[in-house]
Amino acid sequence: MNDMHADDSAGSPRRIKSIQTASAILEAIQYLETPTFTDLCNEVDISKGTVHTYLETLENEGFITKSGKEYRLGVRLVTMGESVRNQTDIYRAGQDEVEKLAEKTGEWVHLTVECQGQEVTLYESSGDRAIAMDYHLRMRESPQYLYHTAAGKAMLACFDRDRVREIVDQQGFVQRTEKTITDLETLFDELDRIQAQGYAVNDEEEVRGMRSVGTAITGTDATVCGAISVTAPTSRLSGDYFESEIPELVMEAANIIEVNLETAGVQKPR
Amino acid sequence: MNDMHADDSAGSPRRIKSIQTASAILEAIQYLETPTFTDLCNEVDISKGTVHTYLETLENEGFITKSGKEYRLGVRLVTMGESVRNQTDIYRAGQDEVEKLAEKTGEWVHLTVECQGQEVTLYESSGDRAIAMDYHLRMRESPQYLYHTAAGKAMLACFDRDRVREIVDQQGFVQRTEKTITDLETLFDELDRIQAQGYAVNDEEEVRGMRSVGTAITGTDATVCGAISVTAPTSRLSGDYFESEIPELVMEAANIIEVNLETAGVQKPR
DNA sequence: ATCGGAGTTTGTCATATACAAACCTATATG
DNA sequence: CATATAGGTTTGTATATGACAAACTCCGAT
Repeated sequence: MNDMHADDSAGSPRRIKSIQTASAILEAIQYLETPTFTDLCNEVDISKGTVHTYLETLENEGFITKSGKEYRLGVRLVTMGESVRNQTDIYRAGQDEVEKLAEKTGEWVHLTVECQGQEVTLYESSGDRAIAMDYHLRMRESPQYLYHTAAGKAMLACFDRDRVREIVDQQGFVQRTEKTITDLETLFDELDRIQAQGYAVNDEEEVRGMRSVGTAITGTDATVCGAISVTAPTSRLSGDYFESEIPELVMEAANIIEVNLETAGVQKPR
Repeated sequence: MNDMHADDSAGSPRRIKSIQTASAILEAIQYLETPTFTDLCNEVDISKGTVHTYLETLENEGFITKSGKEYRLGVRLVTMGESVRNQTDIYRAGQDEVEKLAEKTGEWVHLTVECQGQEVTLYESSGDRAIAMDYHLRMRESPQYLYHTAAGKAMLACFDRDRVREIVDQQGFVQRTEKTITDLETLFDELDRIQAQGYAVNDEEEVRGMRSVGTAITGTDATVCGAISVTAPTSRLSGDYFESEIPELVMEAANIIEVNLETAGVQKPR
């Protein structure tokens, strides 16, 4: 047996290598947007012939489409994604509240969940004052670091600190603005504060000029199901409105979602 | 070499078997909603051990999640699906028009594309009179047969008849109501009529009590990019409104989307 | 006409995969 | 309380499968 089992997993868990490869290719396509065959070969470091076979298979299965020379993710994923959303209790329990909150505040509202140590947006809604930003596209299109956002930090605050350490160790700190949290010490302090006050704020830590207020949505057994947040420009989100009114609204919404989850949700969250 | 190359593909195109298997498992999970390990084993006819390894891998890659004993599709798919949508020109070009049409008519409006001979919903919007129906969930969550819907038939009408025959041969006719088209003859007649009048109707062919009006959205070179449709109960969708007003509105919307596609769309549709 | 880059096909060997069977681990059953 | 049984996981192993390299085709540029 080969001794270069560089697999992170000590010992047993067998994996299907081809799926990992396929996953990497899909990720590359998503990342490169509309790559050509050669783009992909450069990105993934697998022999041309093999990449070809993978693309052929993935296209045949509907995971990708080729238009002309360009590959892109296939619409089968839209269907699957939609299906996931509708099966996710927190989406069903929270959609209405997100819309209401967006209407009340007039700003962007996000409903997110944690997945593999990152934050995934399940649903978003914008009020009439919400500004159009590519930012929101990015939010929806790719997972974010939990410590970058209000909702993310709110979820982290509910986690066991060891788990937080683990997540951060694995991902490292990526600095997005000069206010981004970039060390464990500061993060832990922040999480303590969040835990104490019941909600988290994000003060230009991810995007300059933008603030958010978020709070976790928890299940009966105190497990984190997700989080909800309001995002707006600093000009509009400041003073008492930022420090008390909005947090109040956000926590109220989270609370209602929690109740919805408990009453309707026969099965476990997520 | 083994001579039982039962592969439908004559001769060459090599495929990665593991991806096909993984795809089948994902499909089974989507279909069964929240299957347990054994449910899946029964569904897919692969040895227990192997299924285990696949699930392990798929979970590790974020394609599925295990909550308790239940497997379900993972939120990574939400992100990917969203990414696909936003890269799809017709979605960007058509979203606004769909919303406007929903507002004008007060009913359900769908923006769909063809994928592997089936119809996939890219976006939908409901007006204030639109009835809540599980039907719409199904529309969004899984591909539909093209000959079942107004939008689908509108797209079929633009295809080469050989292609239509091919699609139908492969999928067969599934009867949903007593009005569903169930033979090629009738379908071809219908497609001719659609081609002549510029739009398609669906008169309780998919769901009893529901009618729709749809039309194709085509690119510069007459290629089909997708379709748009309005759906409402027969009670509201009848007479002149059904036969002329709504078709007019639908075709107008399609037209605007086509213009958007041409002006904004630097790259090819889909 | 010729070249070169991009993409596809094929032969081949190492190895990843799928099976079977053994092995755990909870939950039901006598 | 012991035992059975179903649900789930791990392991050894033969063989089908994937990955590479190199040959090949196609198309646009020079």
